[in-house]
Amino acid sequence: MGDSQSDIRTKIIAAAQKAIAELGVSNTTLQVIADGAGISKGSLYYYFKTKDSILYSVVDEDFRISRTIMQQYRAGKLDKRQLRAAIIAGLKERLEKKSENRLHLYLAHEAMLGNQELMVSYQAKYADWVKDIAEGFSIAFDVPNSSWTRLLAFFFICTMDGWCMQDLLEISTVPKKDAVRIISAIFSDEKKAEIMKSLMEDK
Amino acid sequence: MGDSQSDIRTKIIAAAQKAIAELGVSNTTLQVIADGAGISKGSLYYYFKTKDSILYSVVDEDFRISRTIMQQYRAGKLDKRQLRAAIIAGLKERLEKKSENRLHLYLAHEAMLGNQELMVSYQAKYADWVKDIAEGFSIAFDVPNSSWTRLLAFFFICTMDGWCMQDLLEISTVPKKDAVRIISAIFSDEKKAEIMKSLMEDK
DNA sequence: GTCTATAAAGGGATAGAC
DNA sequence: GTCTATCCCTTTATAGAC
Repeated sequence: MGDSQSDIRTKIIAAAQKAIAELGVSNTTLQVIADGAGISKGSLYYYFKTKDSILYSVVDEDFRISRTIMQQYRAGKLDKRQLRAAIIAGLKERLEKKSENRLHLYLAHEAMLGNQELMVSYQAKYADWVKDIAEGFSIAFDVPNSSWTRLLAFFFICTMDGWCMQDLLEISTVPKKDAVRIISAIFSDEKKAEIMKSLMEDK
Repeated sequence: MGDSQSDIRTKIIAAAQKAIAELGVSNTTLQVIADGAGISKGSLYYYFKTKDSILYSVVDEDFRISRTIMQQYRAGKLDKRQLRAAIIAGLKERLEKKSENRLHLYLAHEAMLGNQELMVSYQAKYADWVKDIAEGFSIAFDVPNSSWTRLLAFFFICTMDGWCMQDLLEISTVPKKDAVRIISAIFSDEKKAEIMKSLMEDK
């Protein structure tokens, strides 16, 4: 395993990630991070120049880890039918990862507050997502990958982000199971898939 | 007009609202609020006991003001056709009100961070929204108001929240106009409305 | 009622001993 | 490399003059 140098860096980033997911960016102090990493506040400055540089490392790590379903598909690990199932499974999985959703929203919040560097990172990330998901829809619904699949992908992402938000606010106006079932149906039920197809093909 | 007592209270709340929409909750200091209201920091404490009590007043005011389209419909000010048009117009309008969307997201963020009182407010607010929008869909698409219209309303709200988020992050992976056009089509185009209807009616 | 002055606490960042 | 001590700044909140 790597030298202890980068080992501690990793610990710091992990501690920061955990703290941000729990407390938000602005409530995550250097003291909290240091405690979480098991070192002193002063030692943090041996590994990172500023608090912001820790934040950026957390974002980089967060983006690096996320492996998309489409990457698996392109790697030939999934056929078309498995892809459709994987989309639904991926959706369910994401809703369950509360801590990751928190982190995502809190970092996005920080970007919205005027952090240009973060904002640019997110713009690139969302562009990737739309591209990937549009490709997935094109295959799953057997329609050409056009501006329509991109639009559907955009709405899909919006829905997921808003859903996560309500989930974190512990809003349960509708049963989560029912909502998942609808999405499931659209992707796995042939009849509903046909309807979606007609919505997309129809000018 | 009311006495100057509540007049200044109103000024403080307005200043706080503006500051929060621009800077977020945690960057909105008492100094910023006092400056915005044209009084001194010390005077704030004559009107509000704590910083949090100002925050709660901002939320109350924010929720009090929002008039829904359905309230107009119920008051007999809109017929069914106007309602459908009003839904689209309302959607466009909301996307344009960046400052209000900021405020909404920033306050929601504050609630997520563990502010129970705020969270309960939001839960009630979202429950109202789902109820209203489901009723609107039931009328607009001419289907019974059931758990399906509630689910559609839920997804609609999720989409709008996620859309607003991307808007504030200045993410433009798809042209905003195209996205609005799709929603428009679903509500105003008879053929697409039929498709939506079949999606909802079909078990 | 409104202000200024100030207390009390906590944040990021640095210096320097070890 | 890691720590403690400390600096400097900002924040909320209070005290007390006017």
